[in-house]
Amino acid sequence: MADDPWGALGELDPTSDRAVFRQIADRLREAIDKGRFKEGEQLPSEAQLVEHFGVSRMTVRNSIAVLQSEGLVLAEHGRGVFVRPRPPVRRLASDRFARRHREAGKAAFTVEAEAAGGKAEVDSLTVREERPTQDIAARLGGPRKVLARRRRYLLDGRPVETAVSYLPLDIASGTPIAEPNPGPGGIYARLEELGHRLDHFDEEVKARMPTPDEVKTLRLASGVPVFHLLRTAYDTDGRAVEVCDTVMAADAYVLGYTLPAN
Amino acid sequence: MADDPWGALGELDPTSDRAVFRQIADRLREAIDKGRFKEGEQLPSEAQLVEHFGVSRMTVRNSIAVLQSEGLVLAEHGRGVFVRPRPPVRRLASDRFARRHREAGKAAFTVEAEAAGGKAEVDSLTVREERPTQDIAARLGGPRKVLARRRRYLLDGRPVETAVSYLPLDIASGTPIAEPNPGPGGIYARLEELGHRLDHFDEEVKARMPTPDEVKTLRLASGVPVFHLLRTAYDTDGRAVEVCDTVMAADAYVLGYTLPAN
DNA sequence: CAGTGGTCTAGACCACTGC
DNA sequence: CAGTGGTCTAGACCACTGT
Repeated sequence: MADDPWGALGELDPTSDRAVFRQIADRLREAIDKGRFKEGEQLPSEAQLVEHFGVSRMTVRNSIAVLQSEGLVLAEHGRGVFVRPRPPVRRLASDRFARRHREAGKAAFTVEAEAAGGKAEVDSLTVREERPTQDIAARLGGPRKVLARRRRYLLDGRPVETAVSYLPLDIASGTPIAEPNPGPGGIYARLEELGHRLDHFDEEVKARMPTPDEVKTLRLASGVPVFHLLRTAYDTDGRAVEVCDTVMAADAYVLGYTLPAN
Repeated sequence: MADDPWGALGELDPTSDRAVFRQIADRLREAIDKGRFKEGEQLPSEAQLVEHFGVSRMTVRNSIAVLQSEGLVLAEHGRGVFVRPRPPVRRLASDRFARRHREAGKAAFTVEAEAAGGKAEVDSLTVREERPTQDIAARLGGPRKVLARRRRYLLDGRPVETAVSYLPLDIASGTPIAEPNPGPGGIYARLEELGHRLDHFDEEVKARMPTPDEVKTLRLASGVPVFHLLRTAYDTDGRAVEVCDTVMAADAYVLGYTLPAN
């Protein structure tokens, strides 16, 4: 053992109750945490770990699966296993839907992305009428049909967020909101022009593991959860005028909120 | 195959490129989504799935591992694999630190838990002086030492949240804040009595997979991410008087925020 | 091509649960 | 006790990457 290059990984404790594959995962995790393997760096290959620890390949693979599910490492077929680099995160502020931003004529996503020096793209946009789910309908005051605007946002080429906006037909039908490109400032600017002055938004935040569909659409690595946001926009009459259902790659975002103290 | 009780699971497509264990996971996921296996219900045993699909046990186990990492099922040693019941969630409102709640004399966690009909407990509370991390220090304006209050919250016996509050020593030292039990209304009530009238809180929300420590402390099932909150409290002089570092079981919470439109 | 990870088999023994 | 999932072995063949 002393003459292999992975001495820093230590040895197993055969007297321990802890499963061998967990012990190996522990050793690798420690080595990563202590910086012996840095971001983006390659871990020893499966064959090398089999040799070093004197176990079967499946045991080594199990230990790597643990680290993958923790989001610590990324296995690339034919290349190796690498310490997962932390992607740059976008910080979303509480005031991201403030009117002054809207009046600058750009949508929230674009403004923020460019402020952070990134390139924003919108992709796979579809607009159509739908029958809402019971939950969406309830939030919008019970319309039978709604306009659904689906899109995916990319930051520097990486898909990071999908969003669906639902609006009651009586508000959106026949307006620029029903067009793929609603014009400068996005649909919120159009809503205000239509007389629905926005008062506030209620946002519900959940976090969970992605569905297989979401893994595909957002190209998520294993061990990356998603934020699931449900945001309802209210006008000054107290009417819910839009519900936005958003799924975001959680490794790409920090959500920022301001809470009142009184 | 037609005479086994799992006909609803369908068969594999041998011409598909999709790995067998993924196809099996797909079939099981569909069956769960369509309600053929309900919450808390038991899935076919590994042996039965081996029989039904005509594959080896490791292949079946791999497919179940997929569902576990998605948070869909829960394996219990010696009992079986079960559809994971959705635990009741606690909804946290944006006004949870409003003064009127504080003045009722109870801490935020207790008030909300009891409002939801649950039993709240606080556990493993330690209070001590520490040298802050660089990040915490920066948020508090750079003190060399801080008071750290660590605790764990349980709801109906289930640990759902750990929290550490950091306060500059010049504010907290020698006050009830440095006591394990700070008295009615919690440390925010004490801060206000000490002349630090609270103005607002900034809250940063991240979601990620838990560390092994967090899995243990919060007794997390696999496939359950955590919310990681960093909340800074500011007094009316604009001074940061507390930073609270909170880790919450994401399957137990929905975070609610109100965003201004202007 | 050699080296990597991805999938799969056919066993073995163990630990836990519930009757 | 029988039945369940947990761990582990020692192979095999495949698909992908880079030289």
